[in-house]
Parts: sequence; structure tokens; C-alpha cells
Amino acid sequence: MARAATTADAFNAVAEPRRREILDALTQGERPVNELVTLLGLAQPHVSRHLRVLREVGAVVVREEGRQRLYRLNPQALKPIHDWVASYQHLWEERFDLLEDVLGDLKDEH
Amino acid sequence: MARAATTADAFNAVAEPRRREILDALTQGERPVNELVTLLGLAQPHVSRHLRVLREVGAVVVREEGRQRLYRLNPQALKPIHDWVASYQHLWEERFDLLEDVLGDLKDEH
DNA sequence: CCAATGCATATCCATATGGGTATACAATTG
DNA sequence: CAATTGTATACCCATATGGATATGCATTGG
Repeated sequence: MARAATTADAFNAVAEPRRREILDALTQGERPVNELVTLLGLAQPHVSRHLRVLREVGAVVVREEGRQRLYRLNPQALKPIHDWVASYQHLWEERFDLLEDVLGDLKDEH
Repeated sequence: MARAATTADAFNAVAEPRRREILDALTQGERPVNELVTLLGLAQPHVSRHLRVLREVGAVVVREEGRQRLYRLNPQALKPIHDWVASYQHLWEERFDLLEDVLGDLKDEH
């Protein structure tokens, strides 16, 4: 049951490096599958499958144009990830605050 | 080759819902394994394994105290994820800008 | 209408992984 | 020292999944 039914989840979709590459490529704008194949250096069927996963979690949207399928980024799908990680942000930033406090104390001692 | 050698990667560690639960629980502070077992309602071996994955990507740190192992959150490990998603943030916020523009235009027409 | 092009899907193989259960171990307690 | 407690590991099983390759389809060009 490797990663139970988590597939349809943005976190999982983005856990795959290739899929992040695809999303990164799409920040430049809409692209046909073929272009992504060239960019990623992957076999076309693989790219199509990754795109399918991304589609299923809503991270990309397709548009048909002739025999091409133009994929476009749908950034909103990444918001849940952002929200989750953002709730941890203050935790690693507190470190800085603590460090600054310590440095401040050291200064005061002189 | 399911998710090739990605295991030692924060994105992958966090793709598992249970592991996010563990991290969420640790935001309250250091906790022994047993407590996490109770909190998650998972078998102890599973919790230990999830903790191992989290340890391997540096998301948690262990401290031995008697026969207990106290796990503590290491939020810095999540920063790469935050950085990556953050680079998409302006993309979904632009939507709001666009919407506001449209609303503004509608207003101007009246 | 036939060949070519652009994609999606199906199938096969190998492997990573999650849950279950048993077990090994170290530290603590009596 | 024996029993108990807290964890980590080892195994087994089922399944999700990534890459490879073949193939099915629809659109387009000659």
C-alpha cells in the first residue's frame, strides 16, 4: 500500500522531482507535451503520465489545439502546500531571533 | 523504481500524511515515541519508521533520555519546500490582481 | 484516403514503501 | 538478576509507481 491513496494530493504530486521540473517549466507559460519531453529529456509516455498526475491534483490544465495538448500551470493547486509550510516558517525564523538575542546580550556585557 | 531514490528528500518525507501529522504534533514541543504513537493511533513500529524517514531528511532530531527517545522538530529542514512553493506564490496572487483590475474596470464603466 | 505527427494508454518489470507482526535490545524497576 | 518498559529492526505481504516499450487514436498534410 505504498503511500496509501495519497496520489490525488498536491503534496504527493510535488514529491516527484520530474513533476517539479514540469511545473517549473510551465511557469514560463503554456507548453505542448512535446516541448516538455525535449526539456525534460524523458520519454513521451512518461511525461504524459506525470502530466496526468499533475492534472489530477489540479496543478495543470490542458487545452486542445489541433493535435497538440497545451498544458498550463494552475498555481492555486500549490497553495495548500504553501499554507502548511508557512505555518512552520516562524519556527525556523525564531532561531534568528534567539541568535540576535544572544548576540545582543554579548554586546551588553561589553 | 517507485519514486527513485527520492526518499532522502524533504518533499518526499512530507508527502506522507502521517509524517505531516507527526511534524504537526512536534510543533508543540519535544515528544517521546510513545506519545506520538498514542496521538497518531498507529502501531509503534510504524511511528518509529516514519520518524526514521523524518530523521534522515533532518526534519526531526532525537535525544536519548533513559529508555526514551525524545523527538524534536527541526523546522529548517522544511525551508527548501517553502522556498520552492514561495516562488509560485506571486503566480496565484496575480489572479487576485487580475480580478481586481476587472472589478475596477467594471466600476469605471458606471 | 494514406502517411505522418502528437499524445494517451496499456502492459511489463523492478522496486520503494506502508501496514502488520515478531523480535532484538537497552534501560529501569523490583 | 528477572520482569517490564520504550524503541528500533527485521520480515512478510500488498500495492503504488516509475521507467521502458508497444500500440491505439485523432488531427493534419500530401
